[in-house]
Amino acid sequence: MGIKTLLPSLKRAFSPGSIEAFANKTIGVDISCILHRAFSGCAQEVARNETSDFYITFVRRYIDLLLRYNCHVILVYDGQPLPSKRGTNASRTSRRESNLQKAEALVLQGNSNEAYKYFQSATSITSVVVEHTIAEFSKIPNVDILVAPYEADAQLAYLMKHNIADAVVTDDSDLILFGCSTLIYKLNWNTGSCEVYELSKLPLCFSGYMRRKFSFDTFRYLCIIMGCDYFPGISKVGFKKGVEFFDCNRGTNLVKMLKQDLNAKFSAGITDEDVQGFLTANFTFLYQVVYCPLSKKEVAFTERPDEYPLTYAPYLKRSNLPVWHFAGSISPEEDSCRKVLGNRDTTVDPKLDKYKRELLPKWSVHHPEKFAGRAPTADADVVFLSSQASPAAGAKRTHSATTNTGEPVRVLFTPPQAKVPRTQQTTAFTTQASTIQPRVDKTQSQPVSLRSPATNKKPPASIWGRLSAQVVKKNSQESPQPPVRLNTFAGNSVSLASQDSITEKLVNKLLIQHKEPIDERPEDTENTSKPEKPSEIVPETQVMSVDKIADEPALLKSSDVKATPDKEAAGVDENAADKSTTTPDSSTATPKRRSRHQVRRFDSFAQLEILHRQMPLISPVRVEIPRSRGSSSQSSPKPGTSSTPIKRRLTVSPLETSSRNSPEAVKKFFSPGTEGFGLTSKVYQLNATNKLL
DNA sequence: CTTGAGTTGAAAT
DNA sequence: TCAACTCAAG
Ligand SMILES: [Mn+2]
Repeated sequence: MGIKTLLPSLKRAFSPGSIEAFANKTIGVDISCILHRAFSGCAQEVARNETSDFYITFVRRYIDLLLRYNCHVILVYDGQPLPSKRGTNASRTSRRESNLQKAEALVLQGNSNEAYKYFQSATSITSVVVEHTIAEFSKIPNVDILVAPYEADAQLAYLMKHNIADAVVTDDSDLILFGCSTLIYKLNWNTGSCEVYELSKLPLCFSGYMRRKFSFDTFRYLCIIMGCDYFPGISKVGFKKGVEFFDCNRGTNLVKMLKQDLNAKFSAGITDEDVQGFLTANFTFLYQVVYCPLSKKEVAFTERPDEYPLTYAPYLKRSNLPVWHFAGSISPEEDSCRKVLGNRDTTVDPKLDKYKRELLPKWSVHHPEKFAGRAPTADADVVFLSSQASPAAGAKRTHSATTNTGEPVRVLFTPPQAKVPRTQQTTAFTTQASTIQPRVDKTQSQPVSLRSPATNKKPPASIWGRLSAQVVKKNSQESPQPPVRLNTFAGNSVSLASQDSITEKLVNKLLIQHKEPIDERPEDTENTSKPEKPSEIVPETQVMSVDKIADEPALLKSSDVKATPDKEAAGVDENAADKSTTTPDSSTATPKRRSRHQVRRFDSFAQLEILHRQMPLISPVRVEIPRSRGSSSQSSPKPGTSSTPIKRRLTVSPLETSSRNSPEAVKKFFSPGTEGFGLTSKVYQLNATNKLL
């Protein structure tokens, strides 16, 4: 299943690319994706459990493409189904059988066109296909076969996590969820073009808290709630609602999060079964059994705790089953290293095996010397740090975090002035291969250093200081829950108003600039090419709204949040139809004093486009604050101690359509694969004491 | 607007 | 098998 509708929401983590960029790399291949595509051309044979040359040549094209660029290819196959999926498996098989019968019946009637449709839905990756393809492809130099103990998804992610593979060719969104850092989607065997996903870009797909303090754990929860292979999902909660939820809820207790918070927000009737399903899914993503080519044995994707966490045990514990049973069990070493090569039957004498490790060439990942002396080090793991994690002078120098694959990590800032760069988003760091220690020793933490994934080099000390992290021992106490803070327009609700029919469907793009606490100092960017600051690009930009949260230093206390009635609110007509008005309302032109959060108005598409290019998270729009319903818009909630619940709405609308702003231009600008995405509305409501509801 | 359900296509002639 | 697409309901 993958995660339905996830990919469209993650467009910003993708960029168009080419396989050239992966020349000389090791590429894992999710071969089931390619096979399923191939089956379109040989459905009848496959459905009848026969072999065909078609899928061989089809897959060969992809292999040859990679080999042409001198890649080392690892073809990864699915193994046993996970215990939790055995039920669905049976029903699928029966469905396929009935489709096959229908197909055969239609063949007898001479209706081969109709028959083919049923053959198509009767295909599956049969053992015939597996054996046939392995036999063929294992002969190719620089092509490895690796049959996963369970799912290929987890196996491929494991290869990436330990830097055995540099990227993975797939079309399945699950790989993202397993924490892969580089993925190649939609690979074209002819041209080599593809869509490249990068984990480090994932925070760009979010706004507000989810972006500034991106956590891969939270991302995983979000996906599970949307529904994944192991959990059907919470009804009526998809990406947007999920994001909205996690923007406001950041607890560490998943049970409480589901049963209390999620129920409160969406009144989704969360049952105990749901909790169990969610937890099962989460830990299946973390602890699934995979084969480790470094240690030549089966291991858990991420090391499993010996017992269920106390809070989750009531939901997961089964007296008759071993701990973590749902994520697969580890086979004996003798068997697993035979199966992984493609040998199907481990009950026979090993001498009869078709594939033997000793006979494989030196380049193979299975060759005994290939990884001699190398331990599983999670050296491609990523930890996301926001600038807030940097210690202020004299403050704590460590920061606890979890990597994308669930490894607990402690980040040390070794001179106290070491800093995570101040950006609008979380920065991804990778743990470095040379210094990280395998997690065998759980009592003694070992330091590791971090490098910037963008450059793949250690950042210059002048900017970054020296960062280091250490693996933390298990069961370290959880950090206390941070206070709830508002991340966007305090007390205001934000929504979009569509104006013209062309852009209407395209408008659900992020339209709101969200400014970080402002320093007037030059940006701490890479200081290479110095982009103009937005205010210089668009000097006539006006600050439209804003709460005077103003000059509060680092932390924004919710009690400081006040909805300030804006003069602009009065000046702008609530009627969204005044789209022709792109000139600033002169009555409102007085710039306000600087405040923490700004909503900007842009007067032409061109301006916004420039701005958008330079600060890719900002999209062209006009922001307006409608008059309050009562004619007395000036007398909105009183500043200071507002005792009534506050709810304000900003209207964000696309710009006028003319010349540069032609419908075509707008459409192109937002068209899939380029810039479009976004959260369109967010509602934050405050109660009398200025706390989030 | 957001979700969910249902459908189609995938290869290649 | 999976995801893109389309359509309709809340
Ligand atoms: Mn999958």
